[in-house]
Amino acid sequence: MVEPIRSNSLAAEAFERVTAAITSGEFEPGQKLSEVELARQLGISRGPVREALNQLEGRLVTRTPRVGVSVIQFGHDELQQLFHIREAIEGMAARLAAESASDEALHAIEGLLEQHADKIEHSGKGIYRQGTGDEDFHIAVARASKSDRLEKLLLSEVYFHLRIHRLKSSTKPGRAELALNEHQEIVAALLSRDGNRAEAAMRNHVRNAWTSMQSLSNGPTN
Amino acid sequence: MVEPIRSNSLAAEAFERVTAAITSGEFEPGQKLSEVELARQLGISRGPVREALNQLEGRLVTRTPRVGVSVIQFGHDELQQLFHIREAIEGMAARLAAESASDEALHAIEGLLEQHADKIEHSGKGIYRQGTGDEDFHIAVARASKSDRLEKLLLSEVYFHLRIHRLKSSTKPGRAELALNEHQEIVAALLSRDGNRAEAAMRNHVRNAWTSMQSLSNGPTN
DNA sequence: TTTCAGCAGACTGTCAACAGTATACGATCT
DNA sequence: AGATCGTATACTGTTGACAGTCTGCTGAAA
Repeated sequence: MVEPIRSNSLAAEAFERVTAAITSGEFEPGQKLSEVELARQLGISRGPVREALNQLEGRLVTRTPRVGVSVIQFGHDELQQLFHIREAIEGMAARLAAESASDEALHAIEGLLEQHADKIEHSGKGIYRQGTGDEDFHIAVARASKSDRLEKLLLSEVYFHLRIHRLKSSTKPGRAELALNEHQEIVAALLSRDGNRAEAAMRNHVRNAWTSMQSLSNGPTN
Repeated sequence: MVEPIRSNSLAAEAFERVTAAITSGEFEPGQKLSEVELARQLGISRGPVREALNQLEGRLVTRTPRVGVSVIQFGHDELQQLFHIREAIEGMAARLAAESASDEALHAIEGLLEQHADKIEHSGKGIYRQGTGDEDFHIAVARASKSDRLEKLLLSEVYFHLRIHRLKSSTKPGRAELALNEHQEIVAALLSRDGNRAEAAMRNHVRNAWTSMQSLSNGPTN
């Protein structure tokens, strides 16, 4: 069995690079991005760069006609909107997963959870890098929903944005353990094949994540 | 007060034209679209056409590397996925609208509904062009949610696709009246400012629309 | 000192052309 | 006759260049 040769198009490559640069914080929110400058840095022409920026339009960058593109600015209000969408979509994903996922898929998610539990226990005070394990879990649930479109939507519209925010937000102490508990409740609901319960559990989890994040950023101001 | 001069970019114009051509049925599902041919027909260069097709990627067309783009094929399964997404998003939109829309916005929606009622009564057997009034209503609710992102998502990811399907699907007899009843229940829920009730009513409505559509397309086969 | 007109620079939107690849058709071999 | 190989054509991915527009600075006038 040989690997298929797929030479990524330059546009796709540029998309990856720019995404990485933004999510890693190399490009700060609000910063203006020049097409020619990016093309020069990537060593390619403006065409592919332009395509990549178009695909990021509305996701990680905003474009103003005849002015250019700049890295998206994320306010509190927009973040809340994002979490509302996340609650709706992931809730539905959990429902569908409970109703029609294969047993193997659900057990795989269960296994994922045990890994997380180990990780939390082993890392001293329960401070473990959230956003890696957590994201894996949620993506696995979305995939288990057997709805390609739902999964794609979640990835492209929600998690894409959240990455840019995860940089400047640390995790609230103790949140990891609570999240794990909520994850376990979700898995239990999935295994019981109860769509209503799964959706409720997932939505509760997303809402808690939001309030946790909110109380964290509002903390110093109170 | 003067109108702002906005000369649509050629790319945006091409986007509109191609969208119209596909939704009007001029381009059939599965048909391959040539960039040069489109550019020739529109009288512009390939660049803007290419941008337009990129924006339609995953929405109305599918692109295969080094082969080209073709109009999306819509199967039963994908349509169901779409309605699941619609149920989730519109349900959340209704909830948010009930919780935080202005009184004016809600009354405007109420007024919209009365127009629909008149339309149904006046058009003989209750056969009125669904998809126009219905779409207006749902968009109004989404707008009342005060979540730009939610509204944009609904427009770009759901209604965009549904347009292509509305062509070949007629409305089930009597569905218009039932839809109106459900709409009225939604409005009542909105006015009562009960988020749970509004979400439940909206989701019920979307589910009914789906089963109605489904029974219609499956009818001859049974 | 403040304001406005003019200019320079840079940038986006657009175009035409080039290179590499996939598809279709015809010729050749079995 | 059927299958395989080679060729021709058309198309996408990419490039570099051009025109129009916006931004920021300079300088002059009030």
